[in-house]
Amino acid sequence: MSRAEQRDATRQRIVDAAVETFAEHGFGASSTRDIATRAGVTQGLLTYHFASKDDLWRAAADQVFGGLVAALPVREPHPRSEEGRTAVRAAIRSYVRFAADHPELFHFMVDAGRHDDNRMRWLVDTHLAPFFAGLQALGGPTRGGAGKLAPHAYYALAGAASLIFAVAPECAALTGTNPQSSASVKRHADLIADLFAPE
Amino acid sequence: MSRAEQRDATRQRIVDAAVETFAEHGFGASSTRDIATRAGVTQGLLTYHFASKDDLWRAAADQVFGGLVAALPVREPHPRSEEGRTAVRAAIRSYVRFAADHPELFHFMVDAGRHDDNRMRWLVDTHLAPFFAGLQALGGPTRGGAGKLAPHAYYALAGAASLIFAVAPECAALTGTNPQSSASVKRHADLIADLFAPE
DNA sequence: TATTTCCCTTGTCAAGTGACCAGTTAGACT
DNA sequence: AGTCTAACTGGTCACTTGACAAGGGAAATA
Repeated sequence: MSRAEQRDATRQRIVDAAVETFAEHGFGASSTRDIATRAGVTQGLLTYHFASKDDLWRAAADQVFGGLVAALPVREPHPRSEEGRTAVRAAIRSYVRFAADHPELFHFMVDAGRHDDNRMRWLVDTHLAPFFAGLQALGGPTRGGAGKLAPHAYYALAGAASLIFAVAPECAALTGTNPQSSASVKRHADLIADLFAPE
Repeated sequence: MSRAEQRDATRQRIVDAAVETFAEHGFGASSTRDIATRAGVTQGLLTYHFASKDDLWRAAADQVFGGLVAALPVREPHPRSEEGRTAVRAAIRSYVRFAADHPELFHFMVDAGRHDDNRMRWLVDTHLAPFFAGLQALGGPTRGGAGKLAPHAYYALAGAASLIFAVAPECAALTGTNPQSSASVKRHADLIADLFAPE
């Protein structure tokens, strides 16, 4: 393996481990040693590839949000037409599926968004604002509301679609069924689509 | 002030500080020293009143969930009647208002629910399961679905109602408006009620 | 008043934290 | 081949962590 390939592969292993660890425990409760162990490298190597824990966190966030925009290809707006509605429903369903496969997105959002610090500012400026602007340009998943309602609908949708998967262990303990099973994901996607964009 | 009163007042100050700190940073990233400082006491006093950090966390969770059940008085079921629907809408609106006033509830749920450990088990057994059973007995906020759908609807509602307030600093930075303003809370309550229990 | 109780303070402990650094080794250039 | 470069290791640093222990001092009790 060439040196560049080796470097990229190692960095990728570290970032993957960081995504998991940050999502499971949050930024403050994750140690660089735990991340290194999970990635199968030494802690020293971690600080070699990433200048600081914050730097690693940003790389992990890049990976998570990159996966989101890849999973939700930007479409042309279909204002109020019949195909527009089914397109919105399809977009909502793929968002639910992404939330089920990658609850890390939700955890990064909640973990960073709850207090006003550098990480939150960075996440808003770098990922959330562009993504949100793209949603608004698309018309958004609002249900009959005007543009001003969009933020509320956005957070309502994100929460409704993601929470059950973000607390999957709790949901399993509470209800006895694993929400990440394909049948459960499908049922949740149906529910969310019916709620936010009824046929 | 009598000795018992003093004791209770001090414990209450510590629990209040713990609720804030755990909600802001999560369990693992909260230090008992930060909590003690916020409560205006020494760290040693904290370990005197609460045997361990886990013990303090349970006391804080008791306070948060106690506030929830106090804010949502249990009602008689109104199956499918007209008053039943408006009662459900009213319950949803007070839940949204509680989520706006006490985003700690959501943070405790998400922080504990994301991995299968003792705290999650305790939260499910002690608070979530009884609360959820009460909701199901009430008929639940499902929209035309049968009983089997209840878990999905429950998590969808909880997420839709709470997320915007749980990440209020992020929402403010992203959209420029404070979601916890009374006008914003009212608008969100309207949206959630319309989504989950349309008139 | 004398004594006991118990809320509370200060100080300390081992374990863990992120960052850093001198060495080592193997791929890449000349 | 010989030199250089950069990925990687092991170890160390000051600092924070939760828990604990010895003692003070005021309220409760006798």
